[in-house]
Amino acid sequence: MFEKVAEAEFVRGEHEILKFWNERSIFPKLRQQIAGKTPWSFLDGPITANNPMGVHHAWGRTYKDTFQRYWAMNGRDLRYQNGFDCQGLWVEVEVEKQLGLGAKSAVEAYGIDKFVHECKRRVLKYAAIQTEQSIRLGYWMEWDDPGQLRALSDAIGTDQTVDFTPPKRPAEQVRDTAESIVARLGNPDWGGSYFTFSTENNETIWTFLKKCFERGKVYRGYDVMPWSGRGGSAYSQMEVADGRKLTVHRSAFVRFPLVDRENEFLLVWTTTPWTLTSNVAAAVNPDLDYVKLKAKRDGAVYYFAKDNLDFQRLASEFKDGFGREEWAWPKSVPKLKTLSQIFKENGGYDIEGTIKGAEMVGWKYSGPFDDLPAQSTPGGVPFDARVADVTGVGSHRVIDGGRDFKGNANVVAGEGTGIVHIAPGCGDVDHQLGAQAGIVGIAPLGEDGCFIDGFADFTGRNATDPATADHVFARLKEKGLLVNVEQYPHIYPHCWRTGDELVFRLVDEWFINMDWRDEIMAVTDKIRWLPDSIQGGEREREWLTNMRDWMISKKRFWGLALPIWINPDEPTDFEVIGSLAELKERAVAGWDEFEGHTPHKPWIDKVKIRSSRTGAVLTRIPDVGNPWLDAGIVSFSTLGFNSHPDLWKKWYPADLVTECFPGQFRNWFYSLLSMATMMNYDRTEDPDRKKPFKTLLGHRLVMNEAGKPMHKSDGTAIWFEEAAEQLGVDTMRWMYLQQNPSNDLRFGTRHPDQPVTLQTPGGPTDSTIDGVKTHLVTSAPADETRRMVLIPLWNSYAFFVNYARLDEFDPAPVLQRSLHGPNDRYIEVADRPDIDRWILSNLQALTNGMRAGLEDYNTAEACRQAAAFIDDLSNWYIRRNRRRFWRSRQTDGGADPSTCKVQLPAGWDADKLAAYQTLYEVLITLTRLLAPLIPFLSERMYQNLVGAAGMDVGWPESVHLNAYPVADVGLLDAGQNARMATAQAVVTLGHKLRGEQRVRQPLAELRVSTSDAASRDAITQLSDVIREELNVKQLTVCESLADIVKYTYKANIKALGPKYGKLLNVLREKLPTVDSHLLAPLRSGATVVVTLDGHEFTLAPEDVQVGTEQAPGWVSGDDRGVQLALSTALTPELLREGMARDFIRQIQQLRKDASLEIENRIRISFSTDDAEVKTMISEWGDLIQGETLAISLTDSATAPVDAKTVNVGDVKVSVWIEKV
RNA sequence: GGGCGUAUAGCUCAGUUGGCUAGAGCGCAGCUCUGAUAAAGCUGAGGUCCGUGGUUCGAAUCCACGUACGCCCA
Repeated sequence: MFEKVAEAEFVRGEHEILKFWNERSIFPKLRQQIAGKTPWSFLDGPITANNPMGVHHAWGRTYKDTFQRYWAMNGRDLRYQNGFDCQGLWVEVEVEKQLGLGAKSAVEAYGIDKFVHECKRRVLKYAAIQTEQSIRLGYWMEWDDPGQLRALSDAIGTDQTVDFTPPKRPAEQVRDTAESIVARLGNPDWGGSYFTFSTENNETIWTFLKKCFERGKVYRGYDVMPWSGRGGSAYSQMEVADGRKLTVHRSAFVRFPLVDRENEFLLVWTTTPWTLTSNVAAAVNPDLDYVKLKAKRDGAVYYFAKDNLDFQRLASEFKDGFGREEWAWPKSVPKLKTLSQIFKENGGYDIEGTIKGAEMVGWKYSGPFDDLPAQSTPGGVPFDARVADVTGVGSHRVIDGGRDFKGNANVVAGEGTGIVHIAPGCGDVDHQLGAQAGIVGIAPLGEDGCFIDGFADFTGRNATDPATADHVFARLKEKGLLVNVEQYPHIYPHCWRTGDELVFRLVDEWFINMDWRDEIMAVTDKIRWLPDSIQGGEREREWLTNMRDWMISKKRFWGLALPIWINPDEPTDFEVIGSLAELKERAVAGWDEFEGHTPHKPWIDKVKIRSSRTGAVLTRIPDVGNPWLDAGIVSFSTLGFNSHPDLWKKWYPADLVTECFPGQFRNWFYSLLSMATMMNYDRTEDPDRKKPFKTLLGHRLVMNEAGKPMHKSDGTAIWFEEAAEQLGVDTMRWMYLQQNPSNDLRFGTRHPDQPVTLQTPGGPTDSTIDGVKTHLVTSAPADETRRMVLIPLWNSYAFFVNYARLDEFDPAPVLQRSLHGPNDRYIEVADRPDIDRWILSNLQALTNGMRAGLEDYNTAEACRQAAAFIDDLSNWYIRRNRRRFWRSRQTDGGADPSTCKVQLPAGWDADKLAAYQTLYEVLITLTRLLAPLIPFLSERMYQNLVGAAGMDVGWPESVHLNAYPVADVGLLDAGQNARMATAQAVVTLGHKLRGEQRVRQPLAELRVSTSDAASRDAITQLSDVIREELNVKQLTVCESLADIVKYTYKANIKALGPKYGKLLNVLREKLPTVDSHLLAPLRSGATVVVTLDGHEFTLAPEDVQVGTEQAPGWVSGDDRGVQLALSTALTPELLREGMARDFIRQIQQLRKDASLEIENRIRISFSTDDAEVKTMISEWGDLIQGETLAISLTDSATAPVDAKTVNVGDVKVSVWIEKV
């Protein structure tokens, strides 16, 4: 017996289902069911275990869960391994905050070992939180027990032992120190989520780096990088982008005296005065015109780009700001002057001529700070052996600025002077130019961002301190080199952690030479990138084309220990170690101190090896690795490339990777592709065999309802549990799945001023799992999803269950039929009415559509089809067939039981049974079709619909243990679907005609005409449906409506265009004016020849569109080749029938007002003087009583006071009812 | 500065190889139904398809230029 179904209460239902899955171990049972089957390999991109999940994480995780559930239902084996990203600066930053450590030196003082332990602790803590949140999402993975992760987190850094149960071996316990267990988390024997800090992951990166080293790709280089003095670290481009601010600096025009040209100067400009100390050269564009300007005041001659003389500097920024609302031009800063203006204000000038930049190349000049010792140091600062004899002073000359890799000139006119001051120790482009030009570099800053020794009175000064700029200006003024200083606003990078201005500093870093990019591109081409519209393959190729060598080092503490051991006295003497075993073998010192620890700082740094080339003792470089190495190796490390090669072969490559794509083409996707290419280089030449995954599905970002980014800082970011417990997880999942992945998802709105208490599975709470107060979340898209999809589905289910209970419908014959074939209580589909076969045919089409959509990773299409089906089910099938379910057992309205092949339950007729069996079959199939998408709701429906009765005959105990439905092609009837679509179109058109007439009462006749034979058949076959829907007595299919409507004919341009080309315009204008009798044969399928403007046209029926115009007594219309005419004449009989319908409706309203149950019986009384009403009652009394379950219908002279006065037709009648 | 993409109803978005009067959902207005009932259905109003030019019998669609916005790279 089914449980009675009441209101949906989606969220409460989800909690119940979570409990059910847990108590009944449904997921372990699924694992058992698919173990050893053909694999479907999914590779999870590691989520940063540094914060709780927000709703933006749930999008990708919904995809991941949905596809895994789908493939599991198709009997494929899965690994179900989630991943956590654990190492890198993001974690360090949060731990620094937590410990109140401001600078790099503070971490060293605190103790690197303790700091690293804290980082591990934090990762484990958030891994536990994210695990719990993911479980709430319904995300089925081989999760570690969050309680055990917390226990490990607590015990990290202590000697105490911890008991740990590996997820794959629930019967076993591992007892060890936390550090030792944590190092092995996620290994193939234990199962559970992978953690990128695991020893296996780090060691597999060593394997990768070793291969790079073997191919000669690892090198130490110098590069000028954005640097944070307080952070003590270089920043990547990504990090810099996060910290850009509008800043006002003092910029300076400075003159460099030319050697051998008396009183002549190069005019240069800079926004970073401190870099002038390290000036080495000046760059021009050889193709540009330079002006020779003579200042009247002192006769000095200046060279600079001609176009710059009158260039309106930052003119558009002065007006419109710098591209963001908060980046308006600062009010305190005056508009910038042109160079012309500056010279005019200083006594005026004359132009003495123009020369090409090319002529200037090679000119020598005196630098502005040639008195600094660093400027006279041979080989530059730091010393560069390639230019051992050169000094800064000796390098000062004009050089060609050159072009970038795209061929654009580095030096252009515009801002500045067209002569660029080059300080190869202080700027990125400068550094590259310097290397090409063979000049020295002078790098003035130490790790703390202050001038180092060798810079005289600058030494010790901080580069970004305004006093340093003052000092530069004062010194330049003394020397007579300062032309002008101004306030200059620009967008300048800042440290996103401390807010300090960044400087550009020469750093030594480790790189992978990426000159094998072609190999990676070949692999990229073998991958399917989805969705098509974002052209992922193209984006990846573009990145691979433009990227520079991969900087893999970072001067920090928490991360991969780069396995590079170097001779401190001879930097070219270094080696890369490929595994811990190799390290142990090579170790000459420190192994004992390291053993028992993970390969992290500070422990790994103790180990020394001996150079195989020189025999010198090598020390590990102090740097940690780029975190994209950690994430990029997972297609090897997590599949056991080193430890379980057989496993790796089984699961590599992944069938699918799916991730939020902005940024990842140069991050995770890039590292996956390049690492896979390198790892496989000695295995195969075939790029197809190297690829780490077959298909990539990317999706965009989650935004707020207004389409703007949500921020943690202003309280608009929605935490996962806030959305889950207020909107419902199935609702969220549907929102994600139906979204076009190439567009941002406008999710909802968090109201930071409205706190709420959430009802969670663990009880009520007013803060998130991370202690943030919970707030109201609203979402119009979520409301719409519920209203459009989930509620109609629930209502359809509730309708079925609640009537099936009353009728004691037995589901067993249907449940048995699907498992064991025909039985004598099951009506075969072929024996059911058209409309049943129609919905079942649609169901097969849906099954095919859902399969196609999910297999093509197009969930939006699957959702679209499912929603359309639910609409058809609810608003057509059930609405049309309600009466078949209500029909009382005694009333025989359907098939004759005596001719029925099946054994009917007592009091049932075959038609009613067919309806029940049809709707039941649709619903149980739908739960399985939707199970991967909305796992909670589908399980809840399945448990009630299939329930014990189903399990008794062999149905699985969970919807998720079922096979995904396969369409029964025998039930697929495209003709039936098309016929019903035609009938639906006729009904829609008829409704429109009725609506225009404002008639809500039975009408005498509907006439239909169409030249299309299939449509005619459809309308004939489904005439009952159409008549009922349109409330007409008679439906006539006619050859022609010529006697009641006037036809109009228009050219069908699509058909005629190709035939007649330019003559089409003649047809278009003249055809409607042709005598309609001449064209009439077209409507019966004949061809007609007409002559228009002297041209002869042969017209087939498909060349012409037939329309209708109104006639008296009828209303008419047409749509898609079908013409309709609806009689509007009303007879007294029709009017009385209309009155009867009114009467019934009013009684039903009274029943509802009295809160009667569906099965309650009543007595009806009424009072009226109207003769027509009395006649109507005598004609229609039986129907009225039948429809309202009334046992009597009494005309009473006097009405009680509580009688209701209602409109029956135009007449007022008093009515009252009484429950029996 | 360069590359890629987008621009369609008040909002969010479809629109296939060029084809008829350019669609959907939401919102708005009106109506209908009432034994799924705090549901449901129908109808309507609402458009310079970003602009200009071109190709074509015909352009939201193809081409060129421009404008605005987004992303990526400098």
